[in-house]
Amino acid sequence: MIRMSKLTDYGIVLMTRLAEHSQAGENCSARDLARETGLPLPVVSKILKLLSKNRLLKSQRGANGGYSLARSATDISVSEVIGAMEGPIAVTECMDTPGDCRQEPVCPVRHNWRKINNAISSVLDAITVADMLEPLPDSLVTLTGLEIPLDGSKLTGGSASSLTA
Amino acid sequence: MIRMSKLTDYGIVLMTRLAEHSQAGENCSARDLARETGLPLPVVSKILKLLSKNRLLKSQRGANGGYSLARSATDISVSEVIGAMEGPIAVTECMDTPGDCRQEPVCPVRHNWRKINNAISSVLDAITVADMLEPLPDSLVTLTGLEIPLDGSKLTGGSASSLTA
DNA sequence: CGATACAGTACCAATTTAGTGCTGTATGGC
DNA sequence: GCCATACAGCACTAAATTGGTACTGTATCG
Repeated sequence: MIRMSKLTDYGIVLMTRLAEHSQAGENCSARDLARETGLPLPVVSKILKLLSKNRLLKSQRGANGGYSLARSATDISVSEVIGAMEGPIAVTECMDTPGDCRQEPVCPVRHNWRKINNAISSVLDAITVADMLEPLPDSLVTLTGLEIPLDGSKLTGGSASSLTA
Repeated sequence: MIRMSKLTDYGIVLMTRLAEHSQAGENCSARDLARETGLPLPVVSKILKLLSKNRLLKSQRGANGGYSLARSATDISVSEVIGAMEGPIAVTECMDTPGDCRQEPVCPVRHNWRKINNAISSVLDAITVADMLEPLPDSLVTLTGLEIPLDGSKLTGGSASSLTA
């Protein structure tokens, strides 16, 4: 399903909450965020520590301590948050662990996966935490250099019937 | 890492191999494909059964039987193959299992994930199995309706520094 | 009628993921 | 100084997923 992990999903949510609070100058504790989101405190804590270690959050210890964004929300991409939570975006295993797949040298599709991977990365790179706070445009991408299929025959699932997202 | 499963990856490879053979009119057995790809036969078998059950492959039993594409390779999208292997593309859990996340009604980012999800789907929808056999264009997508970040500061990982893939 | 090859299902082991617990250390207020 | 607060860093467990196997059944060709 090309899924990100639940924790990463939470991570994005927490980042957006922090973006709201940070612009008011407040820093808020793991406890606050846990209460706000309804997620268990240990989980929130774990995520915030991770984001902090990867320099996306600033942390302040002690009484009245807490977390706040390390940079402006308009300057932190969704891609970075995902990267901090689970490593660089890699749709196939050979993207971030090359050499593991025995047939890599003769694999007919690997180079194309790299391009697809980069296309997805570029979308996630361009969307910032701040963007997530308000509705994104309906149409995020236009395809280039591909023949767009003429008939709708293969558009089975819930996927886009036009190129609008 | 927004990863698809290994089996799905194999599935795409097998589909492209079958595309090559199908255009020559041959149908080939699981054993043949296992030998060609170096993957264990039971694995190849399992994948082909799945793709067959989902009507992407035609199967022929008996001596000289085997598999072939159910449709032209130019008419089967990568998105469909992924869908057959692991269900519809869903970057977050709430995309294909709504109602599971307790805070769905108030989730500030869910609608945006849907748009991102659709953007990714549309890319994978437009790329066919036939496309995977030859190099894709370097630039697969252009972003629309988003402000492209001006500084390269946040482009840390291996991700695209321009919009080319 | 027998060898070939797919269909279906059940199963197992290894990894990954989600979530918890505990110990340590910095900070601020009384 | 002392204590409560709150982050840092591990180590750990349990559940779910994944990758891979085995076995039985059925269709088809020669």
